[in-house]
Amino acid sequence: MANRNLKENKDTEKLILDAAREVFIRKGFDGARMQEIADEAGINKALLHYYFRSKQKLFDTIFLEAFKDFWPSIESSTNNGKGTVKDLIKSAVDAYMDLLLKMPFLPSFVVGEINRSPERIQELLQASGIRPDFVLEVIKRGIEKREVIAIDPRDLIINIVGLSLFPFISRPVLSRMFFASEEEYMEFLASRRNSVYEFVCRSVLVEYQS
Amino acid sequence: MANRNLKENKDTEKLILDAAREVFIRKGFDGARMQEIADEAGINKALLHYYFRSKQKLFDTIFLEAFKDFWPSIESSTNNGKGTVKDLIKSAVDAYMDLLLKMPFLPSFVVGEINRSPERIQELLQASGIRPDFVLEVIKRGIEKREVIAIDPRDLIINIVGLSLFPFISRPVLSRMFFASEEEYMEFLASRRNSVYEFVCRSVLVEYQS
DNA sequence: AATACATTTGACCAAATGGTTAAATCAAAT
DNA sequence: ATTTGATTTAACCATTTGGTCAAATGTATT
Repeated sequence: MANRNLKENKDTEKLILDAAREVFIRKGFDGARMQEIADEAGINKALLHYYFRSKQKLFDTIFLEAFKDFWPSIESSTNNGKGTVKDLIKSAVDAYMDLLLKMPFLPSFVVGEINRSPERIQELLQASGIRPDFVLEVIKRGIEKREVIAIDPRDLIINIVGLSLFPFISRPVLSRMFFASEEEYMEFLASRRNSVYEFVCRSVLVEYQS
Repeated sequence: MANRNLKENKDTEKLILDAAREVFIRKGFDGARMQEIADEAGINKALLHYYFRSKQKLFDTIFLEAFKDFWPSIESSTNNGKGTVKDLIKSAVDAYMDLLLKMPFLPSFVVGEINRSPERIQELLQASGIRPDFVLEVIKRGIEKREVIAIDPRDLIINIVGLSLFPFISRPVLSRMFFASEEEYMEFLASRRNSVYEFVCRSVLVEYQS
């Protein structure tokens, strides 16, 4: 029985999720309208409630998915704790650039919604399975090995992530403040793949110091 | 006639603005309710519309004010283009720290709302009178004087601002990811006044290089 | 063909929300 | 005391919005 049903089922569900992602990311939870999601998916509004019981449930699905997208990239770049910090920096910056050039509005969406209901972060961190310990460990070993200067590992991570994310989070302002067009700004963002990498290396790698 | 009226007038207006700022910053435009603002101000809802004709008008007032708060601090730290880049870095980081320790939710509010309606940035930049040229000029001269390594001035500015703002923008996530309590995170943020300063100096100042 | 089951839809509802209005209140000027 | 003008309020309105439901439409199994 289920063969055709299952296929159609998946199709419709994906249709809804794609539409919901689009609308939620653009407008946020409060700004998003179930009707708009239905229109975007080309289906009836009641069908949304058939697949996902409420706006909140639908949103949660989208949001967890978006949240998960953030960290794994950097996680996988630690080579199970064996790699150098230099490699870690390169992999992390690259991973974020790859991710964000594809999904430029992911950061401001996630940040904005987390700020809207910060009480749910605990469960989110748990549900997403994010574990920053690996990265912290790599940095600690790098410091012991004198590859990296003495620095709070948390500072270093936050700096790397911040330098990567911030130009995307503040894209609308920055592009108009410092650039002639969106295209020019996109070029600039792409060039930061190297400039951020070097900026960080110069600051924390022993081999770059006197 | 106007003496008492004027005073009451100003009082009520300030009451409304304070309440509106509170609610808008916490919930954003879409999430904010006129009723909640009225309650927070301890007045009637219709009075909001008497002072500010619409939700949009009230919001615009709050938002322009918030937007203005962002840049002037760094502007004034350039000493009319005479100072060193080293001083600029210190002043900028300090200025942002001072601002953000007082108003931690300003960045995510501004960033979120700008993202909601990016088409209005042009007029915002104009209305706020923000002019980044001063800062760019100081950096350019710093490069000519061999105080600073060869770097795109826009990269440097964006890095400084990003390193300062990002930990506040992502505060809810970062504090739970890397710290045991909010208090511990606040201490960490305060300590970044120095660590960010040094992080940047090591990376771009010639005197810190080999 | 008939049954059983999941899927889809149009019509509808109750609550919330931004906004309006006419009346009431109040302080100052005459 | 009365008038005048701004300020404040309670009651109300139109619209929007998330959500429901019974009926309709498939689709596979018997």
